[in-house]
Amino acid sequence: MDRDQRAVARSTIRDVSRLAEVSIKTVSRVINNEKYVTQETRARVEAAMSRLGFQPSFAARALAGHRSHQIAVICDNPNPWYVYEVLYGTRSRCQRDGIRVIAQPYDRASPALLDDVTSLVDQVHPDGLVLTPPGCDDIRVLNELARRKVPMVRIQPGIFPEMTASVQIDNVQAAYDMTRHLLDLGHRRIGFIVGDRAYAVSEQRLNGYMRALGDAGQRVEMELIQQGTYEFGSGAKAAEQLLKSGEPPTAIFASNDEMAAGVLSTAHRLNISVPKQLSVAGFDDAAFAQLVWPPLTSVRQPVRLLAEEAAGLLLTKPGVNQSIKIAYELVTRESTAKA
Amino acid sequence: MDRDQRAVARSTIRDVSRLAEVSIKTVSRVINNEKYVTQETRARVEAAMSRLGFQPSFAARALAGHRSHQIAVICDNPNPWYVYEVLYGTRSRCQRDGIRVIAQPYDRASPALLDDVTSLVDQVHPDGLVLTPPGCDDIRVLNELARRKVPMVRIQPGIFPEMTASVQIDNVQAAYDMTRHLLDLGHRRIGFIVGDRAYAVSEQRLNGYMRALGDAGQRVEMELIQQGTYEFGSGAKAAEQLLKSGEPPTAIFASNDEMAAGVLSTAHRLNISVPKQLSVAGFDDAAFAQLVWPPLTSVRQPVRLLAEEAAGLLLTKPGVNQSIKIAYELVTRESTAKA
DNA sequence: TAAAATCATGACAACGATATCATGATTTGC
DNA sequence: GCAAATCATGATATCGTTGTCATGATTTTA
Repeated sequence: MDRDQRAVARSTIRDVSRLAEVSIKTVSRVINNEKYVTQETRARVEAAMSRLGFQPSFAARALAGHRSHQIAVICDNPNPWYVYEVLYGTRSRCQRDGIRVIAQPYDRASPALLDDVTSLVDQVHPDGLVLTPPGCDDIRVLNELARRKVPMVRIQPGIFPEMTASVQIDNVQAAYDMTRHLLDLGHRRIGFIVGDRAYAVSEQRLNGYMRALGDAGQRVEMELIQQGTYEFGSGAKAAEQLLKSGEPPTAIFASNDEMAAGVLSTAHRLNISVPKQLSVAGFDDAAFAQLVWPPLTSVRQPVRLLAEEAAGLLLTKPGVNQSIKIAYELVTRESTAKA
Repeated sequence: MDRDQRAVARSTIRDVSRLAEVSIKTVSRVINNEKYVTQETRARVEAAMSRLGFQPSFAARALAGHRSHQIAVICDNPNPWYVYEVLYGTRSRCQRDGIRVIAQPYDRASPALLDDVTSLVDQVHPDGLVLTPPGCDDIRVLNELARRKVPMVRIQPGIFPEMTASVQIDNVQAAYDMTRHLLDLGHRRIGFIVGDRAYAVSEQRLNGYMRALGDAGQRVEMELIQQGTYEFGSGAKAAEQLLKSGEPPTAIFASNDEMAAGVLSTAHRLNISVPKQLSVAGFDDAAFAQLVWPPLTSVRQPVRLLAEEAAGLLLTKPGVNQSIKIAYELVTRESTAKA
């Protein structure tokens, strides 16, 4: 409470070294947790640091060393929940190591993406990059970054899986499981709404759906498959197509929760009761999956965990192109029921 | 496209100065758009910069100058949409000026908030800070930041409005208008769900509700006012209290959209038709207000714009404690109708 | 037209850390 | 018991910019 009111000028490593009566290099060793410092010296330096309220300057460390102690998250995803989870996950893992997170939000498919990402890298020299779809599948971006040799981890990459480290869930299997779930409930005509083809996961989820039908000895009927954009409106429209057709499905599986919400709204509008007359399933288990009526059955994609693991790879094994698979979870709620 | 493949080592201001045959100081002048550089010299330097693909190092600029060219957004709000909008708004305004955005996500009410914010400021020395509720009303944080003389702008501050620059909407008037809207539709018993009292806007919205009733010559009945937490579940529970009481309301106004969604779910569960038997209104107009059924009538809080203005203040008038008021908008959708 | 003001540029120190290399003390290996 | 390895520390150069101040050229002012 009675902190020094004049303490506006911050203290530097030199002040610490004077107070602790050691060289600045030794202080630097303590800051960076290097070995070759005796217990006693370390304690003296730490005492001096905390007495002075010393905080090392990121700018100076970045300039002198070869690390910036910052990692950047390139997020061009239109889904607020997704971006939020990626950010919190990354940050939570980085906090332990004293690494800062730079968020670089983009409008998806902005033509400036390439230039922005490269200038970010050239200006800030981040220690690593976390990339999310759809930007993580932009080959020009990947090439430029590879040329600069920045360690990067992609979340749910769609192309060239070996090109970088990555963290992902098995989208094919997840969609397979959800379809299987609907089949087990007795549904035979199951509609499917495909997501935006710019995202690699869209194909994967479609594949899972088709395989599950195949394994169950069912024919894949093309009129049961509608193209969407991952947006609410596209889900509503697709549902209308499906439900107004001659032989409407008794269940609809949308490739994400927003489109599933669209399906729900169409059902309401057409006075079709969910889940009595129609089962609806989504994908992602975004926060709002529980806010709609009825609460959505969905596949929980643990985005925060994916981001934490991505950051972990960046911090512990920079440059190693390892791939981690994370478990998903099928969450059944009230939007699906027996046929 | 035939970029130099060996260009792994980045070029520095010195390389540019050699190529353009000027001093490094002159290059620096061009980078920073200072005057006292002839058109001709400037052109030569710019040509050299682009030929070399030169990007100034943030670390070196921050170390040598008194600006870091970075601003930090302190976001400890639990609402993904809100954080997303703040981030995009801030970034979009900063991009023009070549300023980077550091996102510092926190768990709300984390005890580490104070230490984290101060160490961020001491380590990174951001040119400014954007603060959002509820963190922006933490007096310890405000004091520490003021002591460090960091320019800051608060979005929707609740306490000490004169202490920093700020950007906000008129929450009292907005809630007043929404209540008025419900009154105009013929509703006489209007329930209200208060938000978490840790947020200053909660009181303001309650005030608006009460004033509108008062101005309409109505008594404020305490049993029509329920306490919520801004979370979905609290809205659902509050709605149950209201609807199962002896004399249930014909309309419910929730202090945010999540709680309004909770009201909708309770209505569905109790088989009360919205808006026929019950009108429901929310606040924020978050993205998912349109994803629920029926789509929510709400007050559009232009968060992205608020953030853009906040960043604008930081960049154009750092240190000036100006306060900007932004217009809100009442958005009527299908969740409200005549009594 | 001389003095003052403004313009255009450059030399060099400084910012606050880390990297390299040197040095002497202590421990280890045979 | 002596060379070699390891440990603990420090002196000093360095990272790539901006800030300060100096200098001469050009324009404005009285």
